[in-house]
Amino acid sequence: MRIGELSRRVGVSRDAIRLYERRGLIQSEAGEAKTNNYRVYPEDAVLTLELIRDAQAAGVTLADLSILIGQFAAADGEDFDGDAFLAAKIAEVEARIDQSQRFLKTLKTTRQALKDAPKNPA
Amino acid sequence: MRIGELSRRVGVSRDAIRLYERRGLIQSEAGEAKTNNYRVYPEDAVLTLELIRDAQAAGVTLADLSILIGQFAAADGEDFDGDAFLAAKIAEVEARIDQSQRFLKTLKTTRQALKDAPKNPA
DNA sequence: ATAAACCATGGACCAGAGTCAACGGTTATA
DNA sequence: TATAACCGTTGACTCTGGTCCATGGTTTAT
Repeated sequence: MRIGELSRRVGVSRDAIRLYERRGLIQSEAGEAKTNNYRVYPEDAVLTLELIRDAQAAGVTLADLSILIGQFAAADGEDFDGDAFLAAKIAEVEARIDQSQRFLKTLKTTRQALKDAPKNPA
Repeated sequence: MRIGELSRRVGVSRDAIRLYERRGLIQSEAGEAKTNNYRVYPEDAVLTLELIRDAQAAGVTLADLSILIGQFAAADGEDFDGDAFLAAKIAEVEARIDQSQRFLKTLKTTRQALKDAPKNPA
């Protein structure tokens, strides 16, 4: 499919998709025997974009994602330890989830307190 | 306590603390009968900073935080609905947690797959 | 065949959340 | 009393993750 359809289907702007592609997070079948130079994406690009979206919500940067999605190819260190990298990211995401849950609890408590003692009581 | 100690205790830079103060997220007892103009923070500034940190991990912006922390004072709309605002933020944070957990699962699966089929087998 | 809709590239611009440096005043310590 | 360590302000700068625009080529629908 072309970029417009992909954009519509996933709800990510064309510009953002092109940015991801420049960053190596997604690939299109470029050129080949095409007269134009339109990007053509495979079906699973939808899944990739959804993965990127989840990852960003989890606080992972595009740079880290390019390492993860690129099968660690983007990590040029010869002695790059994929498992250690994954373990680190897992720990980071888990920590963020914990913090988010703590904050969520605060929000809910605040909301309840507001309900119990409204500013403008009836 | 002064900004340096607060910074050390919470692990947030002095510059960041000053930024939060300008944004109304934290208050110091300014001036009074002081010869200098050093900021002096109450003990619970530590908790406030920790709350800010959690909120940021949850993806909440400083602008939203200033509304929340400022007891909605920063929201100037006369008909500002505090409960609706809280409900919206709660929904956002919950959504982000869900996405983070989905991504976390992917990371763990990837790690396991890597373990089962290492690049450089022994 | 012509207009509408689509696509590409490059570069400028933006917001959020800081960081950093320069300069000068204050406090604490050797 | 030096001198280090601290604090304040201002303004410039950074990084991330985009958006917007201008210009020009390609497809699609009428």
